[in-house]
Amino acid sequence: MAGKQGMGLTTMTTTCSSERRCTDGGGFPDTNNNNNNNNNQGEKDDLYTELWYACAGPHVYVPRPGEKVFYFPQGHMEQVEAYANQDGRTEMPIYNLPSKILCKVVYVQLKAEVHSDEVFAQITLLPLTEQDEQSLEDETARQLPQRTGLRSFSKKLTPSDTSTHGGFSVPKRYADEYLPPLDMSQQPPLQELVAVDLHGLEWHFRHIFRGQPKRHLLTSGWSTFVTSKKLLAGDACVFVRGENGELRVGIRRCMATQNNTSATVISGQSMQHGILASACHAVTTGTMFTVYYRPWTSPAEYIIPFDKYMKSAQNDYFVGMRFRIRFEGEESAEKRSAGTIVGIEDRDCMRWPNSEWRRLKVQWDAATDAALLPESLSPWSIKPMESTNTNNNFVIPQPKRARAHDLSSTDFSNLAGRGLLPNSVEYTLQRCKEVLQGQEIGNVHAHEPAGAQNPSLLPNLIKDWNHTQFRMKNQLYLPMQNPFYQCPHRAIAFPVDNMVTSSLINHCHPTFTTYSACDNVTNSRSFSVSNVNSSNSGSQECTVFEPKSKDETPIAQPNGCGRCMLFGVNLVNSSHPELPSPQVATSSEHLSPCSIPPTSQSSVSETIQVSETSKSISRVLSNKQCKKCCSVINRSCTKVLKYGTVLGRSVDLSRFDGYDDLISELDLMFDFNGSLKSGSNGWQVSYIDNERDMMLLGDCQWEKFCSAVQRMFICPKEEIDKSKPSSSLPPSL
Amino acid sequence: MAGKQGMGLTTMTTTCSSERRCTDGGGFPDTNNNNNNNNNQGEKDDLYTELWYACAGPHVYVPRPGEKVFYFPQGHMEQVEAYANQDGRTEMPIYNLPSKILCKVVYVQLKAEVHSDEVFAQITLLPLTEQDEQSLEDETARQLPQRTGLRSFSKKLTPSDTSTHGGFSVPKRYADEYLPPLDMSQQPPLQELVAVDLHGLEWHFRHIFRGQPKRHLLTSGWSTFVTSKKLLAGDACVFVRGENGELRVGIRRCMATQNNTSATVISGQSMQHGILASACHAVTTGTMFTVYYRPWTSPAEYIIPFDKYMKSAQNDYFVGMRFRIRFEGEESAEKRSAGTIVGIEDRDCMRWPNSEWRRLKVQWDAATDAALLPESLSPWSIKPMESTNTNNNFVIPQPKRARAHDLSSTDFSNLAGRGLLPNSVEYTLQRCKEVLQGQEIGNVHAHEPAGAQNPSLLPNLIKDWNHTQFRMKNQLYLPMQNPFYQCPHRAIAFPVDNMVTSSLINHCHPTFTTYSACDNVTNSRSFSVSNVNSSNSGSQECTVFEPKSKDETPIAQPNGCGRCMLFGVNLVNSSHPELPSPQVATSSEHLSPCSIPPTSQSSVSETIQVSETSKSISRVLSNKQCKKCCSVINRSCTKVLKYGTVLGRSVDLSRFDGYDDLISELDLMFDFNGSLKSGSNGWQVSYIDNERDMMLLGDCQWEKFCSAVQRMFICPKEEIDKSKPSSSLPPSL
DNA sequence: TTGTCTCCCGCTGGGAGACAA
DNA sequence: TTGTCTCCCAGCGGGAGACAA
Repeated sequence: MAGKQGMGLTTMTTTCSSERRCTDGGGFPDTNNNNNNNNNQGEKDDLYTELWYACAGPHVYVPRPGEKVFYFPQGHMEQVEAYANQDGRTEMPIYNLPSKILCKVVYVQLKAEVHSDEVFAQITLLPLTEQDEQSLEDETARQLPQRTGLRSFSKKLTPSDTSTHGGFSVPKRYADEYLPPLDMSQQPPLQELVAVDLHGLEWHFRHIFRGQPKRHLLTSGWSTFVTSKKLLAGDACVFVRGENGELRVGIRRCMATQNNTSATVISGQSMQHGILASACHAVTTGTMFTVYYRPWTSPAEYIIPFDKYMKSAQNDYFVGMRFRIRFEGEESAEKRSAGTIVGIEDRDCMRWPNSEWRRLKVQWDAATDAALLPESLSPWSIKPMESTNTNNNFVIPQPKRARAHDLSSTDFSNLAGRGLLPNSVEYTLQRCKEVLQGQEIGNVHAHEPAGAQNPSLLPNLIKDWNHTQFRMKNQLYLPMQNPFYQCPHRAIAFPVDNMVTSSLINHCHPTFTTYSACDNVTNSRSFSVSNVNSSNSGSQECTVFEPKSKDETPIAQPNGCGRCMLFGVNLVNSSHPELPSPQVATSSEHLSPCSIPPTSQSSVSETIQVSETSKSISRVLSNKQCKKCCSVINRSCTKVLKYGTVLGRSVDLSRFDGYDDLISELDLMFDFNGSLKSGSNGWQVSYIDNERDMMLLGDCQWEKFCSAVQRMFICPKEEIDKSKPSSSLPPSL
Repeated sequence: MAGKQGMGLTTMTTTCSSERRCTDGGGFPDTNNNNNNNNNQGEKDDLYTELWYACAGPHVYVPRPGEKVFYFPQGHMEQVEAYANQDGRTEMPIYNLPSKILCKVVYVQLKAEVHSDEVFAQITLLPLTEQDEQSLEDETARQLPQRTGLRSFSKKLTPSDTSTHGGFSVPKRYADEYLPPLDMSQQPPLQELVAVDLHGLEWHFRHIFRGQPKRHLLTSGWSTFVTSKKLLAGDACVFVRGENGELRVGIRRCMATQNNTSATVISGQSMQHGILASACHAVTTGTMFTVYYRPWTSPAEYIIPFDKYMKSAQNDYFVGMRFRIRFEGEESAEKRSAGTIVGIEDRDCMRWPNSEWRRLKVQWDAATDAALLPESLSPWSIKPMESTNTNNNFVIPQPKRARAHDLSSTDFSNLAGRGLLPNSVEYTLQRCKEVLQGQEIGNVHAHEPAGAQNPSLLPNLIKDWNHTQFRMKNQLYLPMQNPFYQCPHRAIAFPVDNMVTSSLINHCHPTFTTYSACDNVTNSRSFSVSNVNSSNSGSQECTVFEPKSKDETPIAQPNGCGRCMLFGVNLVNSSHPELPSPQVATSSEHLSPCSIPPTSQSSVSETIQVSETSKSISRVLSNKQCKKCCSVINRSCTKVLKYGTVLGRSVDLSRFDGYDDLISELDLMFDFNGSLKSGSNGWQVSYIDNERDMMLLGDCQWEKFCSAVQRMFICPKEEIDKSKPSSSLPPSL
């Protein structure tokens, strides 16, 4: 039943797929198929998964547990809107949630609606924190289980199949191949088939081979099935057969079931609140949240694999660009529709500034049935046409860049289909490594990235962001940012709490080092945040926001639409958004655990300057965010609590020069008479940082501490040791 | 339809109700009954409303637009839980939402589920601000429209009625009275009936009078109806006939439809988030929010008319108290179940401290089917039994108090049924006035309220709140607060934002003037908060919380479960919770638009002063509330409690220039004679901030302090040090 | 090979009065 | 007065081969 399928265009035909994508159904044990009707509890085995995907339709991708994905709350909202009660629309608050949230997929359950059989996936996501990063890489890169021996066929039901007179005509080749063989000695040959659906319900069919000429028919039991499932001509029936002959049956509807099937429980507005608040809560507390995912519901693929996103981000998307899109129903036929990008703009610049979600306005070719197709698409849901792909960089083609880009982008875009099949993941991984090698040669040895080699390409509008904004809107070619920039810039731009910011940023840093080393001063500003971690100077405490020098101009970033952002790229900070090599490095890095060593000494100082910029931005932001919702913390006034004392104090960290200064003051404040300062009394100062970890004061750099500290505690050493470790991940509030 | 009905016990019988409660269906125009199937759009006329209520069942009360109600988010959550997807339960955040929110009903739409016909009400609520107060009173008190000529009957379907053989047997008296008359000249007499359901669908029935002996039957069309509505024996069918002969048909199910009918759209946790965030958003921004209300769903009457709540609050609820409850299905039979209160405790002391929602643990009498009855109830959903009602005051019966209490409480409790029928409202109004008169005589002339006459009754445990807490938990008689106290006291106890607080408070003060003028000093201690307006001293900064005497014992109030609260009464602050006269005054004031003239000259000025004060409060609030979204709003009226003094004060921080200014004022307020200002006496001012931490005053910036402070304490340094440290680790963010 | 049609006929269930509670 | 039962029989629809695309 696959709600609205694909992009609205449904051309389901009789199909057969012996090989299917492999996705963990959520870790349910392989239980017996008892005839229970308990809404998807239990019995989720391989066959179940097979059937689920068969019902979901081709090209449906559901992320696997352990996978790293981007969650787009905006898309989630759009999907839910279709189901939500259209009660009086009121203004939604702005939740200060980023338009995309990097998450780890914790749990996936493939389910089906009890009353409509519509399949959906219950996905539990955990917003990513830095700690999870490493382990996550492993999980993502793990080999996918191979699945063999599963067979399925689906047939689009004819009017005769669904009429009250007679049964279901089984195409001969499917009967021969996928149904248990009949005893042909019988006259006529017949048998009873028992097939189990997604709810575990058993359906009995009489399978008979009769008529003149002979044909395979399902007779008794079939009409019951049709009636119960409310099947109409045009719907598809799916049979899956396991190794042991076990049979499963499912359906896939031609038309979406009317969605107002759902009981009216909470208002549409409350649903929207619920989605945003859930995500917000999860992000700020580092806890999991659950979504119900129907990726085939028109343009609602709001959970995008990290890799797929990154690959899509390697392409430039510009007005006038030609693209193709694959539709539901294409299997071998490979039907495609093509169109042109006619605009690039925020769908909701108030709530989701710079969101890439359906940012591309498109015009479909005359041949396509434009009425059924969405008018706007997300970058990752289209495939740039080959013809434009080699030429999609900037106005002036640059041979060297073009070459590099071909390596990094073109090849990958071919892989970035809707279904991220295991094979393609493997292939991608391999390709990434290859390309990475090439890049290292091409760039590291040149000691200069592409942007630096072509200073003329740097948009001179960088200096005035207001101006930039205006100019960019009128430009013909709007380059898509590459992942190298996009992630950190976006992170900075988010007026969200620090945890999110840092976690988002952290995903990008490991490999930036290599390339930032080549940046000159002009570039160092552009790459401000991305280059954060290129401070490889040996000071290892350095983290995302760590500043080291103070001579860089801080950039105040206005909030909302006024920001000079494009595709998540801060146009102010980023000079030249296309830089071929780091793109590859970035995505490959996330697929492979190997890290790239820094190459040049000179780059260090530049990087540091940039870090300072980003730090100041983040500080400004954190000041602002405390006035807003959901995670209010005021940084300039930091609380200090003393063990055994109910009364807390507050300090303004900006007034202190460093740790010593602070501790002296605390000593005074809490009447330690110098014993805290000297450490003679066994008391120590610890603090909770923005990731909820309790840390000992004094380890990392002062500035970093200032930006991360949430509150401080003065406590005897032994008391701290006694207490339970401050919950690793996730600290459930 | 009518999900779980009543308290789970369903004894629907053949009933007839010619007079029905009158409720505005939401202002829909009376349109024609075109046969449209558009989910409750249009055609909501009187007949529709009539039918809706008939389907909802007896005793279902849905508030009217303009009405003042308390919304209990906790109850809303419980109701939704029944519908929510039971996906992985995770910790819900604490939203800092009060357990009850005073709202104005803006809009009511009576609807029915498309697929199940379950009726529900879509109610749009507007959290109340002070400005709305006055106009609201008028709306509430407006006369309800009389409705005549509407007729309905319902019949519980027999197995024969729902069997495939034969039709529906119409009881003779109903056929004679409610169906169009048959032409008896025909052989047999028959006609076609057309009845429209809540969705606007037409149902055709052949009405025939035949058989031996003759009877009225619905034949053709009936089985279609039964099949379509999935009716079972035991369900009820409802027919409503309008003046013009127009016929409506509806159903009311015996058993609740399985609730998992609803499509899986968002997770249960997101729903909970949605509810809380919606309410929170509405409260903080002063905007409306919408709920779907099913008051018959077991104990989910989470929208309680203000008057009903207030009446219920007039009763004392104590362990051991006997009560009755009315059930769904009782009409003339007046079946009741009785039980005993066996405990009084918070259902969720973390999230909803001091919430009255289902606070009463009950034990049902042996005769009742306890398995179907809830184990805990809200105070307003029970009726104290008469026998205990006259004796429900305190441990030691006091003749005079008892008499007064009978006047104020007993009579009203009789009126506080589940359905707040117009008639009873009128009656209540009248009674209020009568009682009020009596009270004025009884108290004003005595110049001493009951409490003053029995100083021994003042709990001596006031002095130590820790001790108090312990004592109260073990007390047999736990008096329920009366509305006179309840409102402001509750407000004090809530760690909620001020808007709610002030709106709650404001309901109480207008008439207090009259009586507070008569209080002597002893009483002013007991009535500290209630007596706000009796501050005749002339110092006009006084607000709602203005104290009068300063010789009282202190109270430090810890937050959360540890607070010394009972039924929303701060047991520390309120000494003696029963005071007959003001109760009456309070509720009567809210029922009648006429105000009670002040009895003394001094009270007039007091009243004026107060309203000015409250005006300024609300103005400040509306300015500030936009700064935050989810929770805490700056306090413009911040409480100050002094150790050793039961009587709190309040200050408007916006009037002060800074810490010095504030401390000077506090010094004055609490008669420190400069010693607080100078710090010479070892007392210091601390405060609870919006993170529930107790902090020393003066550390952080004044503005920051103003925006974070929840309440202040003046306390000797050593006392503070003695107390338990506040939040340990991990800190709740 | 398979979609549709028509024919056959069993059984469901609508509709009637009988009968009894 | 009305709930249940049984009887009657119309017609729905399951199941078959015929026929044609």
